[in-house]
Amino acid sequence: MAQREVRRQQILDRARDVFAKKGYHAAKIDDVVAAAGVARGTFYLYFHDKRSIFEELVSRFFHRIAIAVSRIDVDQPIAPQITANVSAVLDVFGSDPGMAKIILTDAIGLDVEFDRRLLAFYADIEALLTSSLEEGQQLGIVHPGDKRVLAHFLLGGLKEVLLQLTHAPVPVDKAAVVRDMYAILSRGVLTETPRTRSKTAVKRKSARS
Amino acid sequence: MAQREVRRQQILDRARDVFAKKGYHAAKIDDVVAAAGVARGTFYLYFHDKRSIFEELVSRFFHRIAIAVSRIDVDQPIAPQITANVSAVLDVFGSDPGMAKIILTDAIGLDVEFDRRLLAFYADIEALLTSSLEEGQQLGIVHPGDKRVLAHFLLGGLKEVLLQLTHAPVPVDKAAVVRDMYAILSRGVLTETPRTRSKTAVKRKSARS
Amino acid sequence: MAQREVRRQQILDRARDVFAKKGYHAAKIDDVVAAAGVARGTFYLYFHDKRSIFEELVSRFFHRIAIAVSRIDVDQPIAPQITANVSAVLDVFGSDPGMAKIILTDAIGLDVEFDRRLLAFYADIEALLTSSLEEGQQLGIVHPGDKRVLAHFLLGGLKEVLLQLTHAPVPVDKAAVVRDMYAILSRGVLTETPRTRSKTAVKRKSARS
Amino acid sequence: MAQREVRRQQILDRARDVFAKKGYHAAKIDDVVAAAGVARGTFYLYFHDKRSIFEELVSRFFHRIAIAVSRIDVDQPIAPQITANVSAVLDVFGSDPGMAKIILTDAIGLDVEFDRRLLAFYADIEALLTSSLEEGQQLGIVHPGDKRVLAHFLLGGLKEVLLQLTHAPVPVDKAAVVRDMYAILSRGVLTETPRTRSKTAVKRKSARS
DNA sequence: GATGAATGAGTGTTCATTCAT
DNA sequence: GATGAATGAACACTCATTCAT
Repeated sequence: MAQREVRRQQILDRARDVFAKKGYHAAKIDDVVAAAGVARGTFYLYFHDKRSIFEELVSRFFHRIAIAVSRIDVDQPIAPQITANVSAVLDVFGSDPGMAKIILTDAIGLDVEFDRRLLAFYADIEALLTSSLEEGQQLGIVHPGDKRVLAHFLLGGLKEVLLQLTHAPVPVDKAAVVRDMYAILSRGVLTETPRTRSKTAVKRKSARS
Repeated sequence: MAQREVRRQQILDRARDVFAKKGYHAAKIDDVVAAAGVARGTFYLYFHDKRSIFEELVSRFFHRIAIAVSRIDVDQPIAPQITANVSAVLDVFGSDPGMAKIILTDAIGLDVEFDRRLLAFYADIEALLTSSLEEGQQLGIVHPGDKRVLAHFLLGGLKEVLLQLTHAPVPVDKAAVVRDMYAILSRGVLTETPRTRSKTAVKRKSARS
Repeated sequence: MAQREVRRQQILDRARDVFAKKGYHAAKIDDVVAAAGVARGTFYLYFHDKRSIFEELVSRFFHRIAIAVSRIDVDQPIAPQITANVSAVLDVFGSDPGMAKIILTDAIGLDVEFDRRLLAFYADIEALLTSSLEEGQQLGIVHPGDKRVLAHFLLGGLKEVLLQLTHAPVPVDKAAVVRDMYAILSRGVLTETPRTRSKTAVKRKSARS
Repeated sequence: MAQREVRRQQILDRARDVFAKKGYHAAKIDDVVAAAGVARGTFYLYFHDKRSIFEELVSRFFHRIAIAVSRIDVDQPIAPQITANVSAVLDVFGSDPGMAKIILTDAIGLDVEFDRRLLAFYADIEALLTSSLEEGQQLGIVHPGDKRVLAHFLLGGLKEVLLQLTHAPVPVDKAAVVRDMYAILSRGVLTETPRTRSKTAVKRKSARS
């Protein structure tokens, strides 16, 4: 049986709770094993050390995000794709508030190596976003401007909203949040005429290739 | 003479460097006193403990930001005020990249009490922003929508851009960054007709009061 | 069937390899069971604990040495008996370099109880040697002197040479080593006239007393 | 004041006692600090880690031995030089029975790196001895034979006698021990005609060069 | 005031041994 | 018997803080 995986997951889950509650440094291995209801040594049967379980939590969560979002297809209407993605990300964060808190507050500052990986992940997302924006600019559906500044601004805005949502004492109307964010995004970076977009896009696209 | 203050400032400055370079947890008191060129015990003559010097650094920096920004006067043209404020914040962060790094990456996750204060500060800023946005909405110069979501989004976007600017290996064109951010902001949250704003504003304002 | 004994021996053999390679403390039970290809728990089915398997290895090896050497018969020519014994000991050590290494480097310093036993074994050998030397002195074929110092010196010399032989990167000419050691021994402790030994011995003895 | 050195020495001395009594592995830092009457942390103010204090003890002791022995001058009478050296080594060991026990029983098997250094030290001594023996053989005052075997044998014999002396419950007549060892040595490796040695030596020496 | 030696609670990790399956 | 997951005592080492000089 996949007993091993069950145990592993149990420890991961409890560790997530502890990390979320106390933060990486204040979370002690003792807290984790107490929460998981296992002996100290058992922890080390499943994870190499404290940092590695934290890393695993983080990378698993990032993976969930990565598979939740779809690449924007510029030949299809943009708006629903963006809102769907934002909504999906909100769902992932909402489904695991513990990890959300960890990712958004604790994830930086552990050690140089870990930070490097984390920043690399964000850099990937940002690169994705940047290239999408660039494509959008070439298609004329995104306002001009430094695409990296745009990308950072959007990413930062999203992260902060996610953080506040996660911390929110009362449940929030997710759909309204998505709508509001999209409104800023749409007015802020997209040009006025999305209607004629798809045709033009096809043309330009074939022209480019 | 304010010898005491000089010494204190010297330690603060070096501590900032150390915190910026290593992060709060990896920064040891030893590193700080070594950098400051004082004895271990001397540190405790000026600061109660490690956390308190960090807190002081953070709150001083927040203070600098607070005095750098001016409240938006809706009777005056909005755009230059916003860009001036954003520019001022960029200047403050740019003038002290060490503190910028600390604020933007390390400041959360130390301990519950510290986090509370920090979040309170951000909450203040956010409240300011929220009330400005609300006022703007009432004046019809800000698009409708949940003003807290707006506030978080804008704040988050600003923070992320600041972080990237601080980390940027190459110097960036600050004016261009301000322009790009203002463009998003202006198109994203402001309505189309800022021209007629001031009069209407006066009217509505007087109507309200 | 002696299945049990086969298994036991298999573990013993692999444990010896591991102890020889890593030394007692650095050798982990995990290493031993991995080398033996059995489960952790199985080890404890055959041996009470880590120390006891080590003890068994050591005492078995000592036993092999003990049965390899013959007591010196002073009524027979001495030289070939000594060289035969030295050669036999060299053979035993040579046949099991792993145990040789263990005995000669690791065997002391584990814990008080183990050390006591080990020292007791060496004390036995030394007593044997001492009594042989004493007999030899009485027969006049061994130079006078403190027989315990003699015994220790010879034993220590032998041990060191064995150690070096075991560690030697290149194969050594065992016969030559035996010859060289015997030469020192013979010249160093035996008197000049082994041929006429028994008679002369009696004479000298009466002369001395 | 050399307060620091005093403290350091105090810890070294107590550590030596503890290592001698319990052996390296059974000796805990707690035992050392308890014996030294200092706090746990104080230990680490003076020594980098457990191994390094052990290393320092060992290398200091080796240094004491190294400066206690004089190189044999073949143009001078050999016997007194050898006995003086043996006697000096006996004195060093006798003056510090704790270190003697450590060196002679514990020093091997800690870790690969430490063993390497230790064996290198012994290799140096052995090289010294080997070259002395070779010189002696060329001068005709040392019997032929593999000089490394000779060297190991002598060294091993000496080590064992030292160990037994150190462990001896009753005080021993050091002079007698030296005499007995020299007797074996002299008869065992030196040729019969030390009388004509010095002249011949000078001649052969000049002849060689 | 300044110093830096001393402190000791705290923590991650190891590993011999046990025991339910 | 065999297994290997679980255990938890033990230990080296860290570092913020104190205090005698």
